Parts: sequence; structure tokens; C-alpha cells
Amino acid sequence: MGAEECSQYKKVLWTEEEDRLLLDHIRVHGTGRWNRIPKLTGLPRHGKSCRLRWLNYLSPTVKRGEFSEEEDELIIRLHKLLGNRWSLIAGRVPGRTDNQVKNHWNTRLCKKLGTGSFKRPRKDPKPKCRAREEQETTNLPLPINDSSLNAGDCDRLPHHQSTISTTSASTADVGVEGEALTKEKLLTGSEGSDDGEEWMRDHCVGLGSPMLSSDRYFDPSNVGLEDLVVDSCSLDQIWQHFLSN
DNA sequence: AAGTGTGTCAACCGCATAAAG
DNA sequence: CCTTTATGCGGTTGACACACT
Repeated sequence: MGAEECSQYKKVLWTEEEDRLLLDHIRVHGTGRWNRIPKLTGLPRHGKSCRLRWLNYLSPTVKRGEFSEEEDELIIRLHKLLGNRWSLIAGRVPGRTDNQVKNHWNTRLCKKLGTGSFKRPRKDPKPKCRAREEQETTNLPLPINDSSLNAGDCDRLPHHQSTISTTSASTADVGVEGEALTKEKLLTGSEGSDDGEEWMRDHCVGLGSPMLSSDRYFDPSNVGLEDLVVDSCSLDQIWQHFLSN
């Protein structure tokens, strides 16, 4: 995509009209084929933005409002187990998206845990372009009939992720040898053979295979995995363990 | 009252991967 | 195989509201 084409896309909040166009499109065509949506609907947005808008806001499965104590507790536990695998965490927190969980963690839970709030350097303030009030009225999710979605759409929704994250188990990630091996040893008791990875794929449906992915999220010291018999149970069993604690 | 700093949330960016051609 | 396209993910940033001085 060239710079000229890029310039037609906005980087601002979605308007009510844009939401309506996107929802109308999804009602008719279902989700997927996101890159075609701008052309078909005339939306001045990237396909990726359309997908994000649907997943994070317009989808009827998205829960709005404050996080409950139970949700906080759940996220904290899951973060201990999974690290910054937000999509996996969100998949276990009904109604919450990875973006919501990530924001909530960075802005609230970090402080709650006393690990320091998420801070970033601030740039010079820029002129306000739209009132918050407008944003709120604009962003009101519109009702959508689930039956209008195509079969299989639920698989792509954030809270119905029933398939393993192949991205997480990428060869590139596992290719960080040594560290990744450590994880596989922890989880499978093996030396990280293909069989081990295959086993994980077969057994970890629903939770993905986070431990096979990049080691940057793995902190054996904070997980409590030592309490688990990790070489013979699936991650779903681990999940049940954490649920029961 | 006005200016500034901070918290929060929505959206975007860049990258990786799988699937399709 | 190689290239292109579609999708998904985590990190980062923009924009707004509100608290504080």
C-alpha cells in the first residue's frame, strides 16, 4: 500500500456511521475477508482496523464496564501462568477482549499488585478533536443478531477461541533454542522434540500452547508451576488446577 | 478559573504465520 | 518452491476526562 493510499485512512475514533456500515457488512457477509470491507463499504479504514473494531467493540460477545473482583483475580492468575499472552488470557475471561485485558492489566492490576503502574513518556498535548460525550454516544454497541454470522465465525471471536494458537507455537519462537527447551522440559519432560510439540498441539486445545512460544513471557519463578505435575497433564488440566485454587 | 499532569481506553503499528495462488 | 494475501498478536501511541496545583 502506498503512502497516497494510506492517507485516505483515519487514525481516529470510529463514528456511529462507520460502526453501522461495518455492522451492516458483517450482518450480510459475516466476518473475515476484512481487507475487502473498505472497498465494499467505502469505509475509510484498513481491513485490520475493521477487524479490530469488531473484535474489541462491536461483537455482541464483548462485555463492557468495570472488571469485577473475580475477573481481576482470574486475570492475575492467568498472567502468572501465561505471561503477557493477552489473547490466551482473554480467551479464559468471558466477554473480555485481549485489548481490554491488556489495558486493564497495565493500568489497574499492575498497581493493585504493587508492581508499578504502566507508564510511558508523554508527548506534548495535542488539541482535542472530539468531545468525550460524542465518543460515548458514538461507541454504543449496536445489537446484532448472532444468527447473521457465518458458520465458523465464532472461532474467530476472541472469547470463543477454541483453536490452538499456531502463532504461539511458531517455529521461529521455538527456534530460540535453549530457553524454549527449558520450557518444554518443564511441560513435557522431553527435550523439545517434534513429538513433544505435537503432543502439546493435541492436548492443549483451548488454552493454546503458550509455553512453546517465545520465552520472554516465561518466568518459572512466579508461576507456581513447581506445584504441578507438568510432564503428564495438559494445559487444560493446569487451568483446572488454577481454577480450583 | 486556568494550566498541567495523570489515568484510562480505543486504535494503530509492526511483525509473524498460515493459507492461497 | 516462491510470492502474495489474510489473519492474529503484543506493544505502543493518541486522545480524552479528570484531578491537582
